[in-house]
Amino acid sequence: MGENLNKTYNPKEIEAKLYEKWCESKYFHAEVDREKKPFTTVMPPPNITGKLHMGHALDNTLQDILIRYKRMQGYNALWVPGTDHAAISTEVKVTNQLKDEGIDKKELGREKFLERTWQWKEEYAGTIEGQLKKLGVSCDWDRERFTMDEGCSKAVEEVFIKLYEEGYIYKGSRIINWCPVCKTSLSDAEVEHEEQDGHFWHIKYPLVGSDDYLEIATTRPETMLGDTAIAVHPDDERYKDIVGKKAILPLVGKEIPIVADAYVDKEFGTGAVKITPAHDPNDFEVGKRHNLPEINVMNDDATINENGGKYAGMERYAARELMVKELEEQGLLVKVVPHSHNVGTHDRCHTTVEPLVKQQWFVRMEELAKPAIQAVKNGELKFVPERFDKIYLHWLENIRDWCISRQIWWGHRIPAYYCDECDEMVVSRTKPGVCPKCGCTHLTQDEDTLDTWFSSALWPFSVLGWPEKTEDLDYFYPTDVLVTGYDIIFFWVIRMVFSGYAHTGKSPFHTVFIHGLIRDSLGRKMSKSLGNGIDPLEIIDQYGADALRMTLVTGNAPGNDMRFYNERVEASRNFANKVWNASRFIMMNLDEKELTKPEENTFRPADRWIMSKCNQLVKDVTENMDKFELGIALSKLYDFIWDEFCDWYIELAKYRIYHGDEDAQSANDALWTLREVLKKALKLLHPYMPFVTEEIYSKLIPEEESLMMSAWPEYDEALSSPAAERIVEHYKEIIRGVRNVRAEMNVPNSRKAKVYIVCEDEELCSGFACLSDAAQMMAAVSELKIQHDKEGIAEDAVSVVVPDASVYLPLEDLVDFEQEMERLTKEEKRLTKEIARADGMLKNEKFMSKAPQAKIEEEQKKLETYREMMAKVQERLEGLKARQA
RNA sequence: GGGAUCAUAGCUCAGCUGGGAGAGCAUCUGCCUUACAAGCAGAGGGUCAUAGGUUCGAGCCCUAUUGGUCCCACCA
Repeated sequence: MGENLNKTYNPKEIEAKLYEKWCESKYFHAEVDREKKPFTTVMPPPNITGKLHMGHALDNTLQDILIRYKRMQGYNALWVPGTDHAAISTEVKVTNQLKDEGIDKKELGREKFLERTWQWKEEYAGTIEGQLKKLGVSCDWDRERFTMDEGCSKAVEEVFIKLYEEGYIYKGSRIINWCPVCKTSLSDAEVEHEEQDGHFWHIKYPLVGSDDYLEIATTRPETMLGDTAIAVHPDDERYKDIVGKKAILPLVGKEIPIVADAYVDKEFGTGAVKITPAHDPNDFEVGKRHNLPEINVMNDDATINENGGKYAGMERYAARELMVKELEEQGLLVKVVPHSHNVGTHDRCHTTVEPLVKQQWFVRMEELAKPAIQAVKNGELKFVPERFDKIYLHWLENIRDWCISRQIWWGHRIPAYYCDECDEMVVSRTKPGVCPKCGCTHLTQDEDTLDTWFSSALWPFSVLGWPEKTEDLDYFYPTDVLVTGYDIIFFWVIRMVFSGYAHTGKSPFHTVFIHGLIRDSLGRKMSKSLGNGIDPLEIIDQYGADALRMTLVTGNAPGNDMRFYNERVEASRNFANKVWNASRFIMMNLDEKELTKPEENTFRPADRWIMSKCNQLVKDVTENMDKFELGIALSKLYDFIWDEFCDWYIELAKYRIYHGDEDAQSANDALWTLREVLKKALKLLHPYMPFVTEEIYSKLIPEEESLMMSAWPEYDEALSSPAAERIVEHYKEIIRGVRNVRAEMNVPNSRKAKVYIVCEDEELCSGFACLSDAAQMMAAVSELKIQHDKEGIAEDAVSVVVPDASVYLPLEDLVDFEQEMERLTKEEKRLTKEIARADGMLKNEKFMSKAPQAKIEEEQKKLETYREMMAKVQERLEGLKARQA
């Protein structure tokens, strides 16, 4: 016991060592244990596209706090880590990497490309694992998973086939979002809408058999090439006569029908809309209703295809420019109006997506969404904070079919096979030997892969062994809490929930704990393009993992964004150092001493007070953590440790410790209490700051195996001591009062002063007596006299008025009367205000008749105290005035 | 267009079920007091966005307004 610690806390010396110890001891590992209750969470798998950013640090810190807390509470805590293959994102990264090497992806071929991507995965998954370890996360590395590993792939296959057989997955030709750069389809969730400045081109569509024309406005003139109709509202008087007639499509020269459809808004634009079923989601629907042909005019790279006649081969915007010019030349362009509108872009590459009709695979969502909606409505699934319920429900209630096929290579290949001869399709786990229709033996697998979220949707149960009926699944599933950012509720949370119900009959977790985004010091999102990202590893390197973790939790309410800047980390680092030094002080003084637990009757008020306060802290922190109020819990810990424990209790105990030779019992009791309270505080703090707490604990309590595996403290009513709290709180006021007087009168600490406390309350007096020695060190008091009356106190002694007592400092020669008058006048003003407030409340008949009795009594008590204090202040003031006169 | 959210000290933010306005940082004044100068003791600084309402009592609940942020949405 009592090994020396360095003067300042150096995280680098201990973090790696401790993490290694935890890993080696298998503390993070969980196995099925029917004797214990499980607590399970799965890590939102980071994408293997790169390094971890601050958002990951936050996400994983929160999870680690919860899992460490539950583990200490005796739960069989399992946290499953892993990474996500991140289909499109990774494919883009690898493609670019190849491009830099002068290698073309297509030329390389699918197989070689996949090999290369697996290499990439190995490298980045390793990097990510290393980063998470630096952060101190206590996840079960023995269970690390990857969305494309064998088990997850099996789950994907199983789900695909099951949903296909049940009719929830279908292949169809529908309008989808197409990224011309990535050359793949996208789901609605992957499209980001951004406001862009564009134009409205008003174009004349001549009517067949008439000199008249229809004026039509469009934001995308190039899609004219695929127009197959013009629509007007059925009730629009202006166009009643021309419905059923035909118009000539300019530049193309083709005749197209004029149809009536309620989709058209009479009030907007000219009330007549060009219909391009192959390139607009709404037009697609209109087209279906009126049996219009779908003419796709674009290639996969968004150049105009052969259907575009002479514009074929042109890039979409070049074609637009040329067409507008030609329209103008032909006198068909009425006007161009600036118009800002929402343009869909690919969330990964920010290319403007092109809606087009393609054969794709879809998941029919309406039925599947129902249990997921119910789950939140009936409380089976809760969001913290609750407001995210609405976002979740709104999305699910308006859900559209999910486009799951992607035209890329990196991902789970769709288990569908086509007969080379007759094109018959077979969905199967293994490649069929013969075509069931024509008997041909040549079948080719679908080229497409699945949306990356298809596999992550199964994550909570696929990582536990599903579709096998494993022990793990039976015991750990459903999981308990999912921690994630609000930005992926649509992508991920929703899909996990409906998948959980569809495949396991249960919600995959009962609580979703949502956090916000980490922003830079100016409140901007951290992004590569702005170059304002902060690397969590650099922060750890500079300040330590505990400081980073604390910064990410401090002063943040669930679901809210936070700004990150170094001053905040410094404050956290300082706190870690404070804990370190308080511990150092205690251990230096413990030295080799064998402490004995104090007898009930030897405890001093200070000991009881800090034990009582600490006991209350246990209760508060536990309650806050159960409600996911981690920021509040941590700030209570901070205040307790820094203010109550360090600034008061340690100071109160110092005299007793330094004078152990005079009263060994008292020194023992103080040290015992210090160690006891520190021990509890370390436990409570451990989930937040695992490294510094574990290191201290191992030195403080070397006989115990580990702090992280020790038991969470429990609230003990017997430790609660309102009497001791009252004594110490009063005593604190006295010390503050004396310090104030000394400071205001510029009395140096070297000049010690005698202090009298006049108090009639027996309990307080005997309490103060037990604390009197501390005053010497805390307020430069030479002697503290506690008495019932003013006997022996000089008339002109400086007085400080505190609740239930008066304090006198006989400093007659040092008093600056002006300053003393000023101080007392200030005090008089404050008391006048307080008295007016309390008196006003008590004179208010409505308050007296309606407020709770306890509140009334509280106010009465306060008023009484204030009045007593006021009387003393005024007496003192008059004394001074008399003396001056 | 719908929805969410925010507005509290110079800055960044807490304020949990309505009951005497808080923290960190910054500023100022003293202190190298034998755990810690990454520290100690203090001080200054706020019409809790605006206007109403509910209540004995509102930073907190309700309504409206202003300003900011975000999400969703097929007005071509």
